[in-house]
Amino acid sequence: MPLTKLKDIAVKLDLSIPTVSRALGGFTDIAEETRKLVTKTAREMGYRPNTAARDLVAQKKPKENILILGVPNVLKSISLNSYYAEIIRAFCNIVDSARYQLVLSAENDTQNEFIDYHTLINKHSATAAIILDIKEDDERITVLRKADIPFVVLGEFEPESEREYAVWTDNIIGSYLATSHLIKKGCDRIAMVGGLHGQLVSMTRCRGYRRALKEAGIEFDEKLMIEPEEMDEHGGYVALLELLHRNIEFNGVFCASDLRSIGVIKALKESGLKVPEDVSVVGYDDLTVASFFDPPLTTVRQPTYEVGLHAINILQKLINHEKPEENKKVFNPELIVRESG
Amino acid sequence: MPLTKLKDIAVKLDLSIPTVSRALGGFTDIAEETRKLVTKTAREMGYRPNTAARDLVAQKKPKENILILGVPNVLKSISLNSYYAEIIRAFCNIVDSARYQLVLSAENDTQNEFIDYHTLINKHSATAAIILDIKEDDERITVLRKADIPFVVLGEFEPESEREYAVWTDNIIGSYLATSHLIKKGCDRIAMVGGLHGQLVSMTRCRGYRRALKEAGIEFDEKLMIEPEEMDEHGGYVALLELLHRNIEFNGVFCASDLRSIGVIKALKESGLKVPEDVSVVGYDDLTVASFFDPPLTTVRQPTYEVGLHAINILQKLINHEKPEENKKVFNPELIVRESG
DNA sequence: CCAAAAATTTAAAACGTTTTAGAAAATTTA
DNA sequence: TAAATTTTCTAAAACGTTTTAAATTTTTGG
Repeated sequence: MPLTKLKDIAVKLDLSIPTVSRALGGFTDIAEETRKLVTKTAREMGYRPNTAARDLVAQKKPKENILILGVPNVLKSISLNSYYAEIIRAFCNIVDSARYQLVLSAENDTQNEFIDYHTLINKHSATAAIILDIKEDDERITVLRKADIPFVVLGEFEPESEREYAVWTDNIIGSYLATSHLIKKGCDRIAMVGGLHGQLVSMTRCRGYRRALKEAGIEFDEKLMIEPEEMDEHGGYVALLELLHRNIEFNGVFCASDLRSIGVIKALKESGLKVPEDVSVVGYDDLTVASFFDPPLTTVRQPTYEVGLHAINILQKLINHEKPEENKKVFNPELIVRESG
Repeated sequence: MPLTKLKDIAVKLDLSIPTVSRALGGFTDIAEETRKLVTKTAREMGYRPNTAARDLVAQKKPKENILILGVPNVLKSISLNSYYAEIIRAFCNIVDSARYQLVLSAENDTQNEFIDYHTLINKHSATAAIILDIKEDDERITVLRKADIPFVVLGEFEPESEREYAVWTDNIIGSYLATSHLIKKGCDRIAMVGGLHGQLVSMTRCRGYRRALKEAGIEFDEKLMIEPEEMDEHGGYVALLELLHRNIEFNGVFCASDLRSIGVIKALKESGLKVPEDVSVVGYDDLTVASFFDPPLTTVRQPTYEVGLHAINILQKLINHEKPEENKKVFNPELIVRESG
């Protein structure tokens, strides 16, 4: 069952190919009668235009309208972390309105990510790329630079040319705010349940935590630091059990995400400890569920919407071949005080 | 800055176009020396193949490898509902492994969805489509049928040809299980916090609820039925306040999703009612957070993984031009009893 | 009824790549 | 050294569409 093409329709109706093409394209130099006949026949024969041929002749700098959104294990991140969900949702809007096509790269951060990303980029010839979840010496950057595709990093990153952009929320300030708040509340033995080991965000958040401690004259204690292997509620739960197991005193916990807070609080309750009376807990992200939890979570909110909006502005300018003003924009997080800490 | 093409490289190196093409393609009939020279020059000149031309000659039945995943307001759904997240994550794997391209359609369910979906389908000439969140007389079905693209509906749907498939989890059984459980626990005044008005799922879940009531000889009371406008925690919260406002007696609540349960429980607690002592609550979905909540949520779990796997099997067969066995597969949900009800 | 104008149609070229079949050059063999 | 073989390269055709410029047909006006 070979696909119907213009020629088939042309032969059948004893017309020329261009006539068929123009009839379907709605050009005015085609007799109304012909046009109707052609469209009818095209439908009957199940004609669908060959986009490759069309794009080729249109000299479309291959797929002018593609945006690549790269998150290692995209959807895992989405379902676990509403921060990404917010950002991505914002992108969906631009895609929607401007008829762009958003290609999600289901990158695998395990092995040869480089190969995959390379193929991806070359296969799609994207207009621009968006990178979430940046790592140190991220290979995606190398690929994009080589392919000369402009990109926006949503995370801590130093742009090195005018084709490179970065937008993020200061993580040192965020974790500093959280930790300082615990200290102000009277906590002097503050544990930190961090993010995944090796991630840039985790490292930065740890720095803010240590800065706050230092400023308050509290010594950093290695034993109060835990980096769980899972990034969800269970990770937090297990982390707290491990902390209890270490048999070390603490009266505050700073978690690098609300999901972990939720697990931590469950573990505390189960151990007979009261939140915030015995142990204060502060999280990060301000998930929707945070205010519905018991106790409602004190947490750090990032201006997700603004970050997304800014990134989108940059992208839109890139697409329209205008020049975005700033290559780098850093937003400030905000402490949301509720009852958990 | 016109894009570099094979010809440019050929001219520069005084070679023929096919030689350059084959050198880059890694064919063995090209001298090693030539190959190196060509690849080096190509890199230097920033050559990127024109996919349109390539696909055209490859006679790729336009974009053989595209899967369209349509969810009205995709990412909204994703962030709010981990059921979709699970399903979509499963798709990401197939995409990953088979080098398919997943195009997310950011459909807008407001106005002219038909137009949008039509454009989408024709623009991409997809191999297959996946439809989540089916509505009655869903126009996407019409479009897909016309374009003769095979599709898999993840939801209650009757396939009408061998190009149509459906996989879902029985919602009547699920809500029946939930409601019966509440009845067994001694509840005789059971409220239902439903889904969005008009959605197929909501209607079916309501039917299961009513069936359980009827079987137990409890009369259905219109006043115990609430359909909140928001589909998140806040929707549940508001719904329960409304229920209290109606000043009507109740000792159990069945929620069409865990998110709503969470909001409902918060509102109950704030009103001084104890869960489950005063009011039992049962939700739906078994979100990860459900077991971490206080009290841990009794809920209905759908075999998300199996549903996704089944859909993927169908897709894979469609792609390989094999014939999937069944056109329709219905899974059974399971009641997870925890402490909220 | 003819010339001019308008409406409709079409032939040919182009888009950038890959493939096929064979030519040219280099190497080996007799 | 000529023939045979192998290696390396290329000319030409093809993929399905759109565009341009021109050809054909129809209509209009005198």
